[in-house]
Amino acid sequence: MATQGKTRGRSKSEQKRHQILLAATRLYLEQGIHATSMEQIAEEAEVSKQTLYSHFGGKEELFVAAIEQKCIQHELAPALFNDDLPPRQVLFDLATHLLELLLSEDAIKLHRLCISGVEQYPSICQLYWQAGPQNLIGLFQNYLERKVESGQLQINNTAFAAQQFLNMVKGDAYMKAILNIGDVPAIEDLYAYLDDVVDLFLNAYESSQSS
Amino acid sequence: MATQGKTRGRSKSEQKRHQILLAATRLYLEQGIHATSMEQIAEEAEVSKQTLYSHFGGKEELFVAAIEQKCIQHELAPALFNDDLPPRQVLFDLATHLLELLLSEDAIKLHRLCISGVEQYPSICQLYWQAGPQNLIGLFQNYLERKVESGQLQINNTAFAAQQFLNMVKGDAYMKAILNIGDVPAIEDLYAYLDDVVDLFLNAYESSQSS
DNA sequence: GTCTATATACAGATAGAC
DNA sequence: GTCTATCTGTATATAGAC
Repeated sequence: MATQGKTRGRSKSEQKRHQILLAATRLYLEQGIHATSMEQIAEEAEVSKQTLYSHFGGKEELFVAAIEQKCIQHELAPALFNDDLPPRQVLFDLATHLLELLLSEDAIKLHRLCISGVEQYPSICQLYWQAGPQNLIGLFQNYLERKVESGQLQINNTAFAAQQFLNMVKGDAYMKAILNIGDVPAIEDLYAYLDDVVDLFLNAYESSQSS
Repeated sequence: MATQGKTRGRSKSEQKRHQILLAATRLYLEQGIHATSMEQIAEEAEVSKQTLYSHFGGKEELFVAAIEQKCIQHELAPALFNDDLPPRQVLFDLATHLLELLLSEDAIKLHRLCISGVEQYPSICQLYWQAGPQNLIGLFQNYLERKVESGQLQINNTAFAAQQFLNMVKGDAYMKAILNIGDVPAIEDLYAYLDDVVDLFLNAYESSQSS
């Protein structure tokens, strides 16, 4: 009783709050902001509409909370911490992991949703950018700088190089997926493409040595 | 000469249709689909709401008509038809023209709008892709193939090369603009960046000649 | 064809009982 | 805190007069 509501282990209120966030995230990602009503979220979460309002105050706050939670849950680039592997393999691992992530249903719908809300909810775009692209560029740039120091790569402008590699990985497949043009290709079908990307990058930046 | 020739009695209807399309396009681009009501469009176009319905049937049709009209009105790459200039200059002209277009308010808002409507109005994304990116890639690939034939460039996979150059030009500036992150940079501030892009591209694909 | 006025539906948000 | 029932605004779409 002295422990503010958590006398029974987990409070029912927290449980419902979690259900709401889960349902809201799923519906917003699936249908967009305006096509999803508070009533529908309440049904999906199996709570009443009033409970939504007592927990989150209104539709805007609920939307922002749902998207924020979704923005920070992906691991971006585990490959970048294998400093023992040769750069070619690290780059290829990074490329495949990243493209797979980018082409996933969830990531595509999150991207669309953030863009749809850019006018009304600018904060979610900020968060999305920081947690996603900006974070990744930083990690990758750090990696490149380590490889320059160790003499494995020769790069004048690591920020530029990092940006270009990541843009090439995305290629056109990403925008086609965002615009829902054609089928989303399986990652295996993109291996040859990513191989060419790594080649192009290393041709430009690998320390000179005959292949 | 006479004016537009469309201001006579029978074409007053056409005149109003034009006003409606113009107003709708402007408001949709500015505010998005759901934030723009038929009543607002009617006011902006200085016609009654009923006239909207008699011309276009409903909100969906009006929206699609407005966006379609907007998709096909930009000239993408005039630089690509100067076959006499050296590739370096053509590439740089293409890059600056393209980036300037991409970073314009209109293009950014159109992009956002198409993505916002991808679920409900898939046809506008198709149209946007064909009129924009796909069209441009085709034109650029043709250019590259002419330069390969004339021996000025050495490219195995021109589709890949074209795609990569265009992606590099867009860089991160485009997505930052779409997400409304920071200020949209002036094109002049991006010249140095685009110079590096052209360098990287030509280093990879220029016919070998000692410098 | 064009306008004014209205019907219909549904969304977000709130009031009050338990 | 949670639920049922309700209020209020607004949007799409239509009916009917000129």
